[in-house]
Amino acid sequence: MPDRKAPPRTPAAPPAGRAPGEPMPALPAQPDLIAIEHELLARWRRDRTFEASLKQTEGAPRWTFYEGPPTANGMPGVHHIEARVFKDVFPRFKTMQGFHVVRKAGWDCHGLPVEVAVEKELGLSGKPEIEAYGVAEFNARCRESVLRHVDAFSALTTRMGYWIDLSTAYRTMDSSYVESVWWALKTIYDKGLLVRDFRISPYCPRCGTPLSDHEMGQPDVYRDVTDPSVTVRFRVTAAPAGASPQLAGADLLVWTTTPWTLVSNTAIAVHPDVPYVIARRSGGDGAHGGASPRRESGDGDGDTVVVAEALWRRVLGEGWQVLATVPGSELIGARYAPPFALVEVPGAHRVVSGTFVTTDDGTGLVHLAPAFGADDLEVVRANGLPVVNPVRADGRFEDGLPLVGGLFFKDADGPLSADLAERGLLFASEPHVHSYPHCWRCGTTLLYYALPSWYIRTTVIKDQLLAENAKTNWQPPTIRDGRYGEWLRGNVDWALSRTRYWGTPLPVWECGDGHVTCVGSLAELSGLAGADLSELDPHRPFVDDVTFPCPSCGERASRVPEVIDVWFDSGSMPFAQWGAPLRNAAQFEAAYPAQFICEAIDQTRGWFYSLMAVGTLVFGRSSYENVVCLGLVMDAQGRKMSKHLGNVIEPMGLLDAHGADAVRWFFAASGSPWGQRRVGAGALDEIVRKVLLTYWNTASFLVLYANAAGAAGGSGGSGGPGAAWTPEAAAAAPAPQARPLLDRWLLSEVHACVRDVTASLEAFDTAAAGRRLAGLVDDLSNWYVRRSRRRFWDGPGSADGAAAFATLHAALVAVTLMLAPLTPFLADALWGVLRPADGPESVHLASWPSADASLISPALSDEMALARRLVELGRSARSAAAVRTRQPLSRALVGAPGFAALPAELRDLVADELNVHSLSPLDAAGGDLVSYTVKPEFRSLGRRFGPDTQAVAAAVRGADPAALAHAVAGASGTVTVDVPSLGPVTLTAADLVVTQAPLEGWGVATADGETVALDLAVTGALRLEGYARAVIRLIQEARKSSGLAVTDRIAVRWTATDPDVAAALAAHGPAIAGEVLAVAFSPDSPLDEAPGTDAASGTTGVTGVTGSGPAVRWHEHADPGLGLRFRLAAAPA
RNA sequence: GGGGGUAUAGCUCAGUCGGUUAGAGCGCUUCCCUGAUAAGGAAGAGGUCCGUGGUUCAAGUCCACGUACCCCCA
Repeated sequence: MPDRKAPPRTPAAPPAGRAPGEPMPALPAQPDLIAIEHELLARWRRDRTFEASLKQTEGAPRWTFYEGPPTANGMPGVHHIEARVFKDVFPRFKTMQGFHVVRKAGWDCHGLPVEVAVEKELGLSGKPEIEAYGVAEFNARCRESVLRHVDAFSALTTRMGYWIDLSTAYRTMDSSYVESVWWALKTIYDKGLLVRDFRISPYCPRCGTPLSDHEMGQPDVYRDVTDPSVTVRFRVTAAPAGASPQLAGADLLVWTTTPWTLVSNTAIAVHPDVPYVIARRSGGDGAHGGASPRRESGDGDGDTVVVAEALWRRVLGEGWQVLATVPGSELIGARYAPPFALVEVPGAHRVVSGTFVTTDDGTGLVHLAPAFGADDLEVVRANGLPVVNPVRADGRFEDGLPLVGGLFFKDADGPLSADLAERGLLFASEPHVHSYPHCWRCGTTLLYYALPSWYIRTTVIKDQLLAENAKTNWQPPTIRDGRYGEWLRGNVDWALSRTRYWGTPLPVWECGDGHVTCVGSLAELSGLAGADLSELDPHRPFVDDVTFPCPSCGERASRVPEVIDVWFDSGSMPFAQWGAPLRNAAQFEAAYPAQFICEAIDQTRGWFYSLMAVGTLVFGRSSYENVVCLGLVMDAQGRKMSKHLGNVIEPMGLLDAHGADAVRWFFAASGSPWGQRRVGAGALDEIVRKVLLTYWNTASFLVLYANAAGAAGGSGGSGGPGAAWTPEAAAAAPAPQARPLLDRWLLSEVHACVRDVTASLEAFDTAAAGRRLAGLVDDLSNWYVRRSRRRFWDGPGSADGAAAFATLHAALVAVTLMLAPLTPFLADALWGVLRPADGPESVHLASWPSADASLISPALSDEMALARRLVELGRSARSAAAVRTRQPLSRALVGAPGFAALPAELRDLVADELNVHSLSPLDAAGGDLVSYTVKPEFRSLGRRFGPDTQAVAAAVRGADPAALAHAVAGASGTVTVDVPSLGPVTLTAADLVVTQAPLEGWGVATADGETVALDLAVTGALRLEGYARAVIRLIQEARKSSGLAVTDRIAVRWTATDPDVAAALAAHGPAIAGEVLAVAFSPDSPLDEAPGTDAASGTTGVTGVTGSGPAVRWHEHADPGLGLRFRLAAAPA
């Protein structure tokens, strides 16, 4: 007896290919999905199926997809699978629709992450050590590191079934790529949008280098430190016109934790919309700030100060009164005396507007030193004020400055504070503990420091970017005006340069006189340098060695030291992947812009932006039209995956544990791709069981009976041997309109599903497509096949059988085609079985199915839905009454709107499913048997009566339900109820939910106004029928456990101790025999009694019984509950 | 600090135009059905629909404010 728990697994996918009329290849019930995937990977490689799909669509309309290059700076993770699923699904879908979808892989090779990884490998720390090691060698290591990781990405790409051309992958480090980027930069430079300006960076004065965001994210960078926090008086010297008179001579109070920056004070920012108070000391010594400030200038007495209204009590304490409250806008333009006059800041020292100002802490007035703060720099720039920086690159004040000359910036806090106190300008001072960044390498206190940097003036094209974005189709749509749109509205100039090594060198040469030359290609560089540099590696340090005479003045020009932001590299991929326009211009033209790109939401400010920005800067339009923006991948607990937490799921392991199809379905078609995804084994197992195996088993069912028809001419025993059913036979089946209702229903569902899935995928909504497909697979398996089994057992010989085979086959073919983009392995495996003999060898070379609207019937769909609800109610009623379904009952009564119109085929279906002899309307059963409940239908009443709805509802509840029900069921279809506040109101059936229920002796279930009632009386005849059905079930189970094939004929001998069971077997023997394919069905004679079976224990055994012919293996079975023993054996053919 | 997102059963999530007993799956308990199935069905237990206020005859749903968590940026 085979072990049912561990059935044999198929080692490989079924073979593809079949001659017309040949049987479909057999499908085992238990597939090994992983093995099938590997088999198909080999087949696709051997048959070059991907290439064939491209060749097949050559010359067809293009549908362009851009691969956002993964950064090849580490091993791929699960989140890489996520985006790559979508990058595969839509190109496959569009290819099946007949588009030519070129898919060129790409790798992002440059950038700090690569450098950091190599630094770690080499044990280097910081730029001085890299330079000591040698930039040439360092960059060679970077290149080698990238190539190493590309292999891992390629392996993952192939394994998950992501069809993209890896052999022609673009690499951002290739010379042709770099040259294209140079071309783009020169184009931007020529438009005057590539400029040099200061940029504030966190900077380590000991290492002499700015720290990247990545470095700032290192542990221990932020440490709690105690700094002096000082509140300083800035005496107003000239109030703006129209200002409050109290302002003149008042002190603006400014709070800072970096007194050393006061030396460079350039302006004070106030928020224009925040109210400020002008307050005056009302006397006494209770206030902060000292009782008798010594003043340098005679104006004012130091007893009048300005501070934000929200903060004045906290800042000033007791003893002050408010003279006036003014908006910040009224302060703007005021001039003041700076706290120090150590350096000259021309035109400075006035109050400006700054919307970044808050009243959370400080005084609401913010001191600005543009060389040492990003906000400061931005505001100062906007007001046309100069950037003055007295701090040298080593962190020390310039020699020769009074008071602080030569001091390390941090060491200047003390002397400066003391000097302020001395001069009476220090209003308050206290130690302040806060978190402040330090160099992760050497621990030195960082300063925010203005460094020269190259910018692209994206703010100039901001309106254009907004216009391009407005034309872009985002999925999900909220990103366009939400996260991405909001960010675009806050656009600032693109800080392009990086003072690093492994990146595209900024193609800018500068001579001693400051003349700048931007170079757009190696050819141009060759011309300038007077040497053939076409073979030059355009990376550092080689490109740094190229100098040429300045075209403007003839002085020697050298390249500036920076490389560029890697995001500019990836944003240039639409042309740079072809090396265009310097080469392959036609290929680029044909593939610009993209119809589709897809990445996770973390790319909103990354690739989504750089791609749109570069396209708009260079070509005046965005590089993409549709963009799918995915959520981030989390672990099963909803935590971000990180090496630190040790919860990283290895992608290859995931694919080989659950199969690529399951993983693909998980990401694309289950849950919500736009939300965060939690990846765990449970969800994947469920997909395999519920979707993939259900689909497989439905196909397996079809093939089993299609081929059984050939083996036995119909397993149900009708007719002699015939040919196996083949897809070619579908043509001979009745026309769809002439098929039984169940078939017409299924075809309607299939075509509606094709219509909806097509629409969903065209709207880039894989989740909706997945829900729809999973629903169809469920309907197919658990309703159509369940209800059609007998037709398949009986074989395709009859018109009814032929219709069943043709219908199920057509449905499976449609499902297979629709699954092809989502689960390309399983779909192709089953395509190999189901495909017509003249069809393409791979489902991926087949055309997307089209919906035949004439086969879609919403009415049929509704009717079937009602029938299924009635079945559910009937089962519920049986369950509540504890009468098993196997026991036939005489009748069921149904009370449901629409039941009267239900086709007879569906009524029979409901009766059969519920195992009742008859089904009739409840109201036909007679008034005394039925009770009614009537509830108001608020949706309808609310529309009609608005504020009076509740009164009408109360009247409905108070009326006699039976009278209401009879009235609306009568000829007029209406009923009048008396509503106290309104008088008589006429209602129709639509205003009421009428529920019928039988009174006594029935098993009843009711939901949503629909009722099924079962007559629970079990007569003697019904009881015998029930026994017969139980016996059928036992014998079928026994057949299966005995390892018999579904077409095997058997002989059965039985013994029943219960006289009722014996009577049932006698009465229904032929019917039972027909059901179980028994050619002999008889009571056991004592002579045949086989020894050795313990009937009471319910165990089964096998005994050898010799007859006149060869030995027959008898399988013994017993059911103590029924008092039945029987044995069966395969009957001779 | 700014922007965005999420919040519904133990877990993962649906929830249509606002409509009066808030659903599904997983898990748990008890049954049922089964001649493809690792599937399917019924019942049970399990809910402060994050909180507060508002609009409305009626709010899980719309609006405002708040809270928590997540993401991006500073």
